[in-house]
Amino acid sequence: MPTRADEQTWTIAQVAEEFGITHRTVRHYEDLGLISPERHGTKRLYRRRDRTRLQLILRGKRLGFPLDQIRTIIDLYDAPRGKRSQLQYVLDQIDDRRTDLEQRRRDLDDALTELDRFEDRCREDLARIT
Amino acid sequence: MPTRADEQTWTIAQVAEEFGITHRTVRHYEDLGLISPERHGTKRLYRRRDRTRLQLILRGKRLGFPLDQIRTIIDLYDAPRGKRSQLQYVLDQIDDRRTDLEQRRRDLDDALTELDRFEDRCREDLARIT
DNA sequence: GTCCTCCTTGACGTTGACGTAAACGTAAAG
DNA sequence: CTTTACGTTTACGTCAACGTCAAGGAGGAC
Repeated sequence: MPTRADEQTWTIAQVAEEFGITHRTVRHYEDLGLISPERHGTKRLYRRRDRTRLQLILRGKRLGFPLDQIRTIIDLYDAPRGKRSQLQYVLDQIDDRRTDLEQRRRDLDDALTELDRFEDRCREDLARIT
Repeated sequence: MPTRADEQTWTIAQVAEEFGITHRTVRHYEDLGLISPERHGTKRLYRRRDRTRLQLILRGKRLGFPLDQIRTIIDLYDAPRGKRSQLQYVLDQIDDRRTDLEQRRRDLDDALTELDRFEDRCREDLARIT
């Protein structure tokens, strides 16, 4: 892994601030195994990799996934793919995940379509009143 | 409203079964004011309108919205639009809502794009192994 | 009648996702 | 050296979204 020790690091307060969450939330994600920052003595050190994972976590949350499901998802990106069987497993997981995401996109598109039609009706009403 | 009394109705067990949820969940939604079925004496009677709202609720849940937010959303579709100011309020709400949904769609598209790229990498690995 | 089944209203329990407060370590600033 | 600003663990609190009894009503089947 190209993780140089001299790479930039952040404290828990800095990442919390940057992502608009509390340090308690960051630690909660660590408790659940979603991130595992290095320690410098007793203090946590966050690197680019941890921030990437945090990005993924927060996007997963915006999409309404529970945290344990988010963990299995982002862990998938780091899963071993050396053996053929391992690769096949990862590919299967990718498929499951895509099915889920595409269902959500259908729901989302439906919701947006309905919203548009509703807006049209409202605008017609408005024209009638004016 | 064209709600005829002879229209088809369902019991709580029937709607629960049909939507794949428990009667407790249905009642919970009623407690929060998301649906308000008629009563025939003491028993609940669900009509088409209630089932439509249930559809919307469950889709909202699949999209990760909290229940109280779902309520304000589906209530919007029944909000009064007689006066000009009321209509304008509804149109503003529609805009807020669309902004939210479009953000979610961006997140969703990003997630799907990343997933596709990851699958490509995995398939390359697989080809290399084979 | 009396089962049986489905319905009702409480009310307490549980799980996820944190908030919050206590009690303490540490390292630079004055 | 003490203060101040962070950091740490441990632990209990909270809120949403239900689950899970408990105790009982109402109407058909027999």
